[in-house]
Amino acid sequence: MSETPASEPISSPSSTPPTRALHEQTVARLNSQAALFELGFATHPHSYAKTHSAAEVVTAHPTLEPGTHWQEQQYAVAGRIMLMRQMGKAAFANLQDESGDVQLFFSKNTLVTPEHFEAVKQLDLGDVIGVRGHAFVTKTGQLTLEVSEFTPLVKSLHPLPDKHHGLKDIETRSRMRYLDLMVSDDSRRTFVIRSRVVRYIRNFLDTLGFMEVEGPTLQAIAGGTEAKPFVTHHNALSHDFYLRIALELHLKRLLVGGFEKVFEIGRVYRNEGIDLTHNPEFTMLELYWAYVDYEAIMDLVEKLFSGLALEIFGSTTFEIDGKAVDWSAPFARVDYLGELNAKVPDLDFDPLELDQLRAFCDARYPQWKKVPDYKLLDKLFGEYVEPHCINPTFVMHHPTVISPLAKEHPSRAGITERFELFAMGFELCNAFSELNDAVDQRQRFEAQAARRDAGDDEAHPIDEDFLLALEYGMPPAGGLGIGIDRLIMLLADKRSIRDVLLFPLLRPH
RNA sequence: GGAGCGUUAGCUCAAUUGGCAGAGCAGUUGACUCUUAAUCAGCGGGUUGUUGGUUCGAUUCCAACACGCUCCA
Repeated sequence: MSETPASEPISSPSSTPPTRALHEQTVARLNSQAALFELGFATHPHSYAKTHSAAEVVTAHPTLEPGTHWQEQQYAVAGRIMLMRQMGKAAFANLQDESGDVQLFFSKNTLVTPEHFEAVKQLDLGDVIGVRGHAFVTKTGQLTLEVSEFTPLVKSLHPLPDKHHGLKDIETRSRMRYLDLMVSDDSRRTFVIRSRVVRYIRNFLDTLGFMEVEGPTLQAIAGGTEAKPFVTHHNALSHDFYLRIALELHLKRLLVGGFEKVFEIGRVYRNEGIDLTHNPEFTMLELYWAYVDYEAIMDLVEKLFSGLALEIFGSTTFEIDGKAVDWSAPFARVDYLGELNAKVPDLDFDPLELDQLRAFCDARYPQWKKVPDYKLLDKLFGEYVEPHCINPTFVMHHPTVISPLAKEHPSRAGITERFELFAMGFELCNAFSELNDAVDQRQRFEAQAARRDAGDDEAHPIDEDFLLALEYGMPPAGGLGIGIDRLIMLLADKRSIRDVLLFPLLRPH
């Protein structure tokens, strides 16, 4: 079937004079759009019946004997022109679609009409076109689509970033993500990995019988962790609401309700600064599993992460940032205080006394004078242990003082049934046997509320609604939280969270 | 909040002891029927982030501000 250039209903190119000054290169492109219209090509066709992807065309013909033609197999491919090499009566172009690239060959002899050949000269880098033709191998052995006819689908009114250097400025890459995706294979790869990781996790949990749910993002009290929330206002209820900072408290209500395996993958919002590893909105996975403790969660995490490595890298051992990482189970398991005592010079505390710790740190780390007592452990841990966990390592049994929502260890005072997984010096997840003693929970909330009254605006008021649910009895349960963005950073080998978020928060222009 | 670095053409980057602002890509005109970041010849394109100051002269020096990046708190 042959399409004549004018077969689509033709809409005339816009003749409305623009109100703002147009860049020289935009004018040139509007002119070439008008020239295409004069040649009989519609400016914005409604669809294009593509039959194959660029990658399918290339992989369908493994023979690379120069001069080979496959006339019998016709392809219709659509995508964006990324490179173009015109020479008199012939031209080569690289057409890019979601699957990859295919080289196109246009020539005066092989195009169906003289209008088509004239139209080739009006194609610009960045234009989206549909092409029909057959595959052949060039003199230099490259599989190429010989175009017999083509359809301009939409003109790019702006020039593409430099075809060799691409787009380097991280702000522009984030702000104009579509350009970044157009010109950067690496960026496309990152977001494909992101999608595969999330899909893998969903499938994995589905297979284990977990139910995916959705909690509210607008909450009367933002709880579940300590962070400053965003505030918004609901007009009809005439009440301020907070954007959620964690998924936890509503998922636990579902355990009270009788669901036994629930998880949510969703956005949480924290009103805090932006840096290499923080964006005000990011994605968390939280999971709660009734009638098990943290040991079962640890087994689940081990299976999940070694399976993920296999899924993404095809192996449980792979290299990140030049370092070989081994994701085969079982992961190393170390005790929080034991590891701290082993790694921090001169430290030897067990059980832990905050007073002792304060004195220890004041003597050695005067720059931490203003750090609250209960955060000193985290400081030491972040300094001496975390960066050295290259292979995945479970750090277990955190002190109660830094684990307000975890259940205490049955035989070790001041220690909780909790673990974190570290790899590549990164925290990947946090899990524990969940506190389900409503009285204890109330006391911990009251302590937090007291800190809030004392001026700590990361502490939250008592969530009576949640406490009431807990008082009806939440079965013993293990819970898990995973920061999806950081996981993607690790798997895609990206240093900045902005590189794994399609649209990170930016100051409005 | 503090410190350091940065902001030059659509993109990637030069340059100036303070003296006409430069290249490659992209654009445009022309040549070219097997190119690969095509090539060759010609031509356009700049409020050097903003506002002040010093100076005969500022894109360069100074100050403030804006925005960005990095590190620290």
